[in-house]
Amino acid sequence: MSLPEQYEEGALVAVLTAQPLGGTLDYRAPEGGVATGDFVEVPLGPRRILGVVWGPGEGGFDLEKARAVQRVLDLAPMRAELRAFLARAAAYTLTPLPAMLRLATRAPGLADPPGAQKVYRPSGVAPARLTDARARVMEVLRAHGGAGFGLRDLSDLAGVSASVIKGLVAQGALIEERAPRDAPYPWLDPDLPARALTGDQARAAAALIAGLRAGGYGTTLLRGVTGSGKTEVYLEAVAECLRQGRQALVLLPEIALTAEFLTRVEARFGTRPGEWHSGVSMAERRRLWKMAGEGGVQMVVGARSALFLPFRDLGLVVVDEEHDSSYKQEEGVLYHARDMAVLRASICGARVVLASATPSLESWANAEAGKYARLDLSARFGAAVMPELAAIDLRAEAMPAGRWISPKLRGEVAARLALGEQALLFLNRRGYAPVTVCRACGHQIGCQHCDARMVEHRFQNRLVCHQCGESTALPQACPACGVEGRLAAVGPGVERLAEEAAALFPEARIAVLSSDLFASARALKEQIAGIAEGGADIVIGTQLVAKGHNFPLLTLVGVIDADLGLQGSDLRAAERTFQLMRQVAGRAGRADRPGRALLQTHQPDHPVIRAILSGDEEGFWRAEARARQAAGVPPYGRMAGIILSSPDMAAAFELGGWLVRNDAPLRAAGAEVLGPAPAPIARIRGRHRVRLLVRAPRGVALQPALARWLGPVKLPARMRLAVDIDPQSFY
DNA sequence: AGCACGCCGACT
DNA sequence: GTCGGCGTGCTC
Repeated sequence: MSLPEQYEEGALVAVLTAQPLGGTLDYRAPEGGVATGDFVEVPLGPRRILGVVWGPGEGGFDLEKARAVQRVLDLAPMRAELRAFLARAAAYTLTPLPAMLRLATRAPGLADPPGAQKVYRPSGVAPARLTDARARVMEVLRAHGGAGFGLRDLSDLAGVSASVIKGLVAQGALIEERAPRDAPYPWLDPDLPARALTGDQARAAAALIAGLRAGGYGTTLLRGVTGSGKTEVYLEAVAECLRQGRQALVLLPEIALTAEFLTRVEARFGTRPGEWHSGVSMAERRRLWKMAGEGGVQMVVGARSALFLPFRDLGLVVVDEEHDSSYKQEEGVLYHARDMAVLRASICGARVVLASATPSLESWANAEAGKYARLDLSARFGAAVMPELAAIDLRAEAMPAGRWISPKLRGEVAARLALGEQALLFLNRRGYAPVTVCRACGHQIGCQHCDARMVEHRFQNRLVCHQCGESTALPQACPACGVEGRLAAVGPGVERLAEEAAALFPEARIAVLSSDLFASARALKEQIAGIAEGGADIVIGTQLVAKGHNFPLLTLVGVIDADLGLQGSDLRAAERTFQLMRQVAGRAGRADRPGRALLQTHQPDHPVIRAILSGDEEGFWRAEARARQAAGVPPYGRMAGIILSSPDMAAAFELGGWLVRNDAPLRAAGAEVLGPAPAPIARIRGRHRVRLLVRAPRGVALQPALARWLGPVKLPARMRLAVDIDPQSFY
């Protein structure tokens, strides 16, 4: 880059802010000058906001209006690597740069002066009068192991006002002290003894370490069946990265998985790494954000947004369970964390490890094409073997209406219970019943604001919309015809399945694992730990159970409806079902007991069901790759979704139609547009959603064509347009 | 995103 | 008569 980096006082500089204004704003450099990458505070209207010096001013507006940068903040300047990453990610996802900066500055109080902060911790003295509010405060502190909290965080977490905390201080139950703000994280020691690795693991770890020593960018797909010890392997890569003095980032798909992972890191490196996700306190976020930039944290474990931290020297990014669909951000900035991890690493010269038992077809294809290296861990750790898989043909089973556990599955569960082993019944549906129908008039109760049906949650005695979260009390009378007492639950959810299991196995202890049944990640973790120790005989769960939790006593997995994900014409239906079924089946038989997985299905001859049962993963990927190649769809073709949303359905369709009629820029580039059609969920929160689908052969420069096509469009009032590059699900 | 301005319904 | 609802427009 030949652009000047340093600007004298009075020079016009472009400052990127997080305001949704499309681009940068021009300001005059302050006394002392500024440099590209400096974090600055600038005036905007009546406010002062955070920005980053992006380059020379662009002019093109009334220069008289240019105001001066207020001050340069005491923060590590944003490195060229991160600036380039934000710019390229913005161009790739067709997101305005300010929105990318917002992702990269998601920490509070960055403009605050550094200094000491008051923190509160328990003194050991019990509060004199333990009111509800006081008990909540003490519980929060206890749950976090006596760590000090800022006033704001503590009151937020406990749901009390600051005066409750001050009151506890006055009583002597809490100690108020000054703690230095934003201290570096404790040192992780990569040279503590590692767990002994098997031959397979040692070879894979050595290959990853060799890659790190070679330096520069490179991506490796680390494939290993459930229980094969992928984590041990990539932790050795983290160790090498730390020895080199560089920073490592491990992305996990779910907050619920971080607690278990953190203890493993502590066991390996002696202490805990930095943690970054929505559940982390504001003070901690600020500390981690600053320490990432100053090199005061060696390793970060986090959710996808951790990719946007201002690392000083990122050397390794691990994307664990890389196939997991939660890596795709589906609101706001639409990006796929796996792809962005590869992008950032390629810019900053870091290594990437994509770990999964069931890789995404994208990663599998990239490995096949030689773009990624590939390492396979074939054996399961210790004596455990992959469970035996079989189908239960529901067409041949006598299934009474309103019953979902077949006689055959019931017999298998009973056999496990007799042995004192655990059984898991898997159903990927939260709640009691997905549909509530009126037997008098046939009306199905839907959400007022969305185009989705209300799902009965009997434990809470409510109907809940899984789209917008809206809930209503369970009505007695049909909202359409007013007839009372004729509403009926149709179809199964985990709660209903639990009811059936309780009736079939009255003596068994049944645990239901569903994300909506737990108030906190901690409560969920406790439940999972209890089950792992044998606290339940039958576990009934949604896809939550498919993700990485170990249940050593579990020897039987019964999939209630293996056909569920195969319905619809979604591009990834087969891939997702295959992954989910393999993951769930892998829960069975981890310890030294052989496991069994039974899939209840109406179509045992369906190619996907057969592939799951045969365990021929390579065969499945090859067949799926061929089918996608023939259809010209990702990863062998390019796609983008356009979602138009407006309170006015006709206006959304009208604009959609106009866009399709005026698609010359797309056609000139070799792309085509399909639609407009109602989006898969045609109405969310009262906004009607219309979808267009853009398809192009691989190799077409899709984003520039989309920009030429959509750039000139003036959106009518209250219309929103979102571009989803590489959409994950659609019809 | 904020925060102003501005134009129409129920209150002291 | 005003308080306040949120639609529209502006910020270097």
